[in-house]
Amino acid sequence: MPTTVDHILSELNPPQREAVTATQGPLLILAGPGSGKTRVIAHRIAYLVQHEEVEPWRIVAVTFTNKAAREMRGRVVAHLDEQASDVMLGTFHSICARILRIDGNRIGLDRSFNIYDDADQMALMKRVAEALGIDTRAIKERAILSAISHAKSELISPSDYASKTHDWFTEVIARAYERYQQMLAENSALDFDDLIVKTVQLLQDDEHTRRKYQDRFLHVLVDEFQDTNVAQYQLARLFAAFHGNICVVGDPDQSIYSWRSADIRNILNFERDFANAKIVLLEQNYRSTQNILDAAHAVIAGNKQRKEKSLWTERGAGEPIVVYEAYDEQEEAQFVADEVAGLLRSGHDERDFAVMYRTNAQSRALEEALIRAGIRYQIVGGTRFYERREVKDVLAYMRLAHNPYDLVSFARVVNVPGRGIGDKTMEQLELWAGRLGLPLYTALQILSAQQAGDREHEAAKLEPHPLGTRQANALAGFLEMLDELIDVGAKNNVSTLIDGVLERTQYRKWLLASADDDAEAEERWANVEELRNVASDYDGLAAGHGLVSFLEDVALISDADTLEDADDNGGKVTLITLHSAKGLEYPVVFMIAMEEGVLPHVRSFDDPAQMEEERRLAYVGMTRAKSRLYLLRSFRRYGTGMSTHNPPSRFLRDIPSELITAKSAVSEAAGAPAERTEMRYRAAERVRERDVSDAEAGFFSGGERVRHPRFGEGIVVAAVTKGDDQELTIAFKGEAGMKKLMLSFAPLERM
DNA sequence: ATACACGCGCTTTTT
DNA sequence: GCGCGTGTAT
Repeated sequence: MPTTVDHILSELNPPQREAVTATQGPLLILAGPGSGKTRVIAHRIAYLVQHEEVEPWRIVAVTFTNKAAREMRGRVVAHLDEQASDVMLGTFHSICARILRIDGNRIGLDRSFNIYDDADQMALMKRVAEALGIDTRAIKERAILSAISHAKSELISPSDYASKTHDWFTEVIARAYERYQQMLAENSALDFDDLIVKTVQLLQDDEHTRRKYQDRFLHVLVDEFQDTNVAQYQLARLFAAFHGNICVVGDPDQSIYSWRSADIRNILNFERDFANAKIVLLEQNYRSTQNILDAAHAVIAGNKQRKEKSLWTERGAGEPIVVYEAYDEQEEAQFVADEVAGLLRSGHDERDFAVMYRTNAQSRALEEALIRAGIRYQIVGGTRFYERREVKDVLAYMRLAHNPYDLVSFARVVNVPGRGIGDKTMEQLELWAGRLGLPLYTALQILSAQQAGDREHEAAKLEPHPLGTRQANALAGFLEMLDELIDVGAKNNVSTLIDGVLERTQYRKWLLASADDDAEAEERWANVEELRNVASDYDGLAAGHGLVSFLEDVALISDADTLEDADDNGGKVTLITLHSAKGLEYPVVFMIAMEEGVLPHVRSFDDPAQMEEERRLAYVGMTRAKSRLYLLRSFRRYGTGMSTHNPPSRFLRDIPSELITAKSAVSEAAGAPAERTEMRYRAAERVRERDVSDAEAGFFSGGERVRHPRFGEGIVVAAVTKGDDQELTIAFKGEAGMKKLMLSFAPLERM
């Protein structure tokens, strides 16, 4: 039921109300965590439509993820019912893709461009490097792509870049950048950054299109503005240039994407570019307890480059923050599982919990512990469905059906399932196509005609293909199938196309045969079926159009989008990176590995600016918590093979002790003093000859009590088996403190 | 052309 | 502890 204007405004506090009703001219909303930013945007849209009678289609609102866009749409629907669907709402990337499909032809783009994801870009860059003779041992494809992405996000074109090279590295990049763009164009493909860059270019170069959108967009809203890059900001300005009603919402303290070229200066530039900009501060927090806010503030206050903004809440102090020191990451995960189990018994639901970490790899120990405890969980990101081999294969066929010039997709599936078209065949085919100056797909058609022996066909006049009959026939067969699929894709719905692909390629048979075991086969086929399931959602759309939408959505899906809504995930604990957690909230939050080297990450140690970003990351994590916040660290952590001991994160030290309840598995178990020394014990002589069998040595395990002739009584904190040896970390009572011992030469005795 | 086995290097965060 | 690329055998 649509709400009234009075109703819209009555739900807001005074600054929020101002943020909603200041509709004319530029507006910068600085919104702290939990300050009702999303609701302000939704209310603003509703207010524009209901109070100012703005037609919904003249409003464009940009969010950071598709999930955020969906949520936003949901809220707008609550106010406006079906009118909400006319608001242009999406991520920068999805909005740009939509614009380019419609108007990209005006700058020479093929309407049926494919969108290249990370893996596709890598595949293409490999080709670029090979063509240019770049030694990818010296400069990795990743590094080249990253440099190019950086350039694109600052709207630096290949020729701009080439004119500013200053060393060997940038010269290589310049050549690679130019060729890369050329090859993308030949494949009718755009990468993520191109979606933005080309849209900016379209609006700048083509007056007709510029007028069309600038006239249309009466109101422009940008969420998570602190995480936009220069190109995105430029785009937002272009959108708003005619009517001048641009509203950006952000929080400099939550800027955590500078590595993706997000430019925190955009906020400062906004005030400069729009001198008359109104600024509204949202400081009342509706999410967290005062303890959590105070702790988070103590952490973020450590940053020098920031504007002071202090959050307050009407909620009470709440529970103290729990800081826990675990033995090792297993025990750390176990602690999380135990706490969750305990809180579940006292009335919490699984969906109330999130466990956050710095790197994806850290989810593993947590998963194991949660499985052991029988607690249901969902992982955001990590092993991504759309990166599975079988899913990418089927998608590649669909992408080819949409755009047969897509060489990356072509190369992926030309011999999957195997049809006798190997690397050598492809190489000769590509060389020949190159000599003819034709795209591979066109060359293939020539080859097919030549193979059919049609002397009248113009193909007969061109250089004959260099391939043997066997290979040529295999290729002609592939082309025939591809053309059928193109036809199926153009005339039918998406699931019919998938069925066509699976049927014609006998993909199931091949997939099942190629799996190592039954379980893998089953899982892989289930993934294919799931893909078909997802695709069938697009069956209602007109033929061809469904395929475009499907491929586009799949390409632009983000990690955060895979998060199931808390309301209907059937109760699961969420495991999520700190980055993906931005914008979310949970009653109970665990942040693990609060250690020097992890958070803050080692790679930020030598750069003060990056260190400030690590601090913001900690801030983002902490402010996700509504009622309970746990900060964990582990005495020992396994890195690449070796185990390490990390000192507690500097961010922990910044939190006033009166806000904290501290617990330690290590000192409690050992009864050791809080101050511990760590030293490595080395035997003068290593007795390899002695056969240390498991039975004889009696390998130790965590928790066992032991005695050492010199250090006395202790408890095994961690035990790592290394071949015949076992490395033990033992907390000794009293003065001796914490020691690491190698079992094979450490004279230990069980107690 | 395919299948398998071994070794190397690497691991921040993602639209 | 992992995927990827290379090398070798069939």
